[in-house]
Amino acid sequence: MQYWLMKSEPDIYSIADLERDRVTIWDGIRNYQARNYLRSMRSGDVAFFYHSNANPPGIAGLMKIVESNIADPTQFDLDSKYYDAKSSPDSPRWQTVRVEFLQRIPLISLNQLRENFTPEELTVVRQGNRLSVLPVEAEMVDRILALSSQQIPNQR
DNA sequence: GCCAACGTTGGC
DNA sequence: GCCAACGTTGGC
Repeated sequence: MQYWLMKSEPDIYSIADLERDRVTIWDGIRNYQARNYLRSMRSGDVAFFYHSNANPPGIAGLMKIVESNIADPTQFDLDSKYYDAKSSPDSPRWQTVRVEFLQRIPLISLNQLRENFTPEELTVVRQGNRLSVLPVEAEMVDRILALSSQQIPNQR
């Protein structure tokens, strides 16, 4: 069981959208390092939903990985901006996961995260970090949630 | 809208 | 394999 942080621009897809949809495929990741993290995710892992390019940016909710190793369908979609001519259904280049809404969190801003964590503890507070999928060490999870007095809900 | 950071592309 | 040019991310 691992923990992750996954970024999305709320103008494009927000925690409210995930709450409405309940489940979604996390598509459109076209960075190899991020993809490698997606590949290593397993069903049952928990991820922080991070609002990037937002005012203010920060953690806005929690979600659960419910299916892993999914070939990102947009890589084969000619009409998608994520279409990849170099990928083929025989050997898909981009894998992703299906995520399920867990809960919203009163926003934990990037500033709050910076005040409470060193860049070594939490890579998202590292300057210039553009990676949109990041692992979070288990020891940090409670400390993050404590910033907004939240707990991970009991799993059924 | 700006721009620093940094990943990717492609010529050599 | 190097690296300049270019494109993207994302905070501000």
